[in-house]
Amino acid sequence: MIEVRLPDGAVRTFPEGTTLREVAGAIGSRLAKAAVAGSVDGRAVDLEYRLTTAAAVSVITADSEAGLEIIRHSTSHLMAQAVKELFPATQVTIGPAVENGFYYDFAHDRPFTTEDLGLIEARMRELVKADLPITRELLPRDAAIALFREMGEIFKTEIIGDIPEGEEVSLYRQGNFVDLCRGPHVPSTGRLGHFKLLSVAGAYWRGDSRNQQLQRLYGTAWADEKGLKAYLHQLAEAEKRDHRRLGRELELFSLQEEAGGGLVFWHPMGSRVRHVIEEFWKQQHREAGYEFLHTPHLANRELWRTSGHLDFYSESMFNPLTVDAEQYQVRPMNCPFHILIFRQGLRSYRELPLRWAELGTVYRYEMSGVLHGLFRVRGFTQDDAHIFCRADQIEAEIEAILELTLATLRTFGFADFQINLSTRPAKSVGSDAIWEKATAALRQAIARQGLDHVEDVGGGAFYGPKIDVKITDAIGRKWQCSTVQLDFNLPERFDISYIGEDGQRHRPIMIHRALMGSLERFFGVLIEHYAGHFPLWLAPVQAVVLTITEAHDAWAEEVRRTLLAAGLRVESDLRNAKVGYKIREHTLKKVPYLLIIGDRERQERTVSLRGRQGKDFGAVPLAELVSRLLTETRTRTATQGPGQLQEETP
RNA sequence: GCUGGCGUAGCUCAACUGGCAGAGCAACGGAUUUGUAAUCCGUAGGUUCGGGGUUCGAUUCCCCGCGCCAGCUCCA
Repeated sequence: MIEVRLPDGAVRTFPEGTTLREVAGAIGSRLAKAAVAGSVDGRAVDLEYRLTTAAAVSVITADSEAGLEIIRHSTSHLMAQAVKELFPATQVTIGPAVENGFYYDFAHDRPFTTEDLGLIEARMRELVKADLPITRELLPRDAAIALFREMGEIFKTEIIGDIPEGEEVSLYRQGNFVDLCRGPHVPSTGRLGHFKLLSVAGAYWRGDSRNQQLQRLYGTAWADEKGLKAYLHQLAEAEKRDHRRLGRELELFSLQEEAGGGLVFWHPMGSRVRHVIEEFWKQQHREAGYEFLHTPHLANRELWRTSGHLDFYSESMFNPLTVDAEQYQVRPMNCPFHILIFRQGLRSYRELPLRWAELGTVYRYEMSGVLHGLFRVRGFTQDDAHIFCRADQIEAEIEAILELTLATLRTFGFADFQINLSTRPAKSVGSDAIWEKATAALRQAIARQGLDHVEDVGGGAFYGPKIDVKITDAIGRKWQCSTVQLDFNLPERFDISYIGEDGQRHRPIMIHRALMGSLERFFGVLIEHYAGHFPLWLAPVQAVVLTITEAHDAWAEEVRRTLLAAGLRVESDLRNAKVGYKIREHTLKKVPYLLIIGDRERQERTVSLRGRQGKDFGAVPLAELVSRLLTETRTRTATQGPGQLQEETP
């Protein structure tokens, strides 16, 4: 008999050779039914795994993260089986689980079509119905190589070739399909079924563009129909929120073929939003003790040699221009310019910290294939700042930056934060002492803000540790916008210094930081986060006054002028059209408030207030309306979210 | 940059295997003076992404280029 320790601490004894399936069954029949795999001493294994020694055992169920991953992995194998049955000449390569689903890379003589996807999916469903057992077997490495070579699977043969000689490899069989795999897998194909194939894409063997291009099939898989439905719904929701679509519909911005890829045109409505964002940003930075800079978009290329960008960043830089006899460079970053300003004159320790901010537009060469709406562009504006400080000021500065960052992000409606701290990589500049001190300061600052963080050990840049903040949007997607980065390198390269208390020259520490990152990208995130329903303080048009007939024009004009004078972004719609028509039009433009004026309102000097979700706030006197809209604007509260997007197209 | 898909009116999309390039919405003109998500009638709108080729004839087939989309790659 062997002792088995369960997750709740209980210890039970079973005969040697008991399978995990039997353990699960002994605990409860419900658990046995939900089980997809198990874990023995922390290692994921199949349900058929036989216990030979005492161990800590837990059962992995379909509804857990680990269980889902196994289901996705097994579904990927199911897809490979279907593909092999339909297209026997296809060779299999690898097929892992990924976030929300799985993929499998095939070597196929032609690209798969959407029709193929349908066929494959149908075959997969047949295989699920057949409920084929999925069995594991061990084979010596060389025997496995021989087996796959005989099957003509050269990619698999190559993979096994990388496994050290003399080791055993595991194979999984389901029906006639056999695949090299570490596992674990669900016990039979009948355990799968809540999946959908999504797309075909090219991918390179081993991710190397010099290698053969493979056909990658993507799919999603879930523990139950509810999970699948919810995910497909989220995909549809994301499409409805697509900032490229909303950007055109709401006349916010455009990208133009004539001008070139990745270059953003902010239209009047988008520019209004940007203006509000920038004003907010400036106010916050003024209050936080920042000064503002404006620096050129172009400079002598030598500067970029000094900064080191030419050595390690030139692939992302546009080609230089020749100006007179000199080479000039469009800037991909703002930092060298801020350093040049720092270097003007002698700096005293009394001046530090210096906090210098700039909404600096930079240009980076991105490969044409990666450009994507506002999310990936070639010209964008960073809400950049550089802080020059003494080593003993690092912690306080980082803490202040984090506080400012979180306050900013919260104002834009983001509540979930994931903080990553990246520490010293193998190759780096700067002394051990400064790295240790700086990293400890970053950790401390995060803790002081009452935040948890994840450490990416060795993930920092060579010039200093960094903190990244990821936000979660309204439909659960994560975005990294904010970054705080210590730099021990640039001050060195530009040889900047300040005079310390001791009268000696000292090297300042430089902190790079951006809260929104790129204004363009952040705007894109905001559009999708709010699904175009900007809160009142951001909305390009905050209210539209609309009349029933032209008899109401005079009062409508007075209302409009009053709101305009109060600083609100208001427009009027005096067109000779039915109210229903006007309401529909402005609702589709997602205007937060509609102010409807007819005989009654004119008589009583009120407006009938309607929210963009269709909510009727009744008649509101003009003075009350002004204070109400101003309060909502000033407090930057977000009322009237997107709600059910379907309602917009009744 | 690479692979694949796509490119028709401002937008969404039609046009059987090559045979007169169309609809709805939007725009514009007129009528309608209207109470909480679409009033009616009319007008105009096109180098079918660009260039070349095959053909009696190309939106359709072929080649080259550009752009977009998905993915890969890249990401200080």
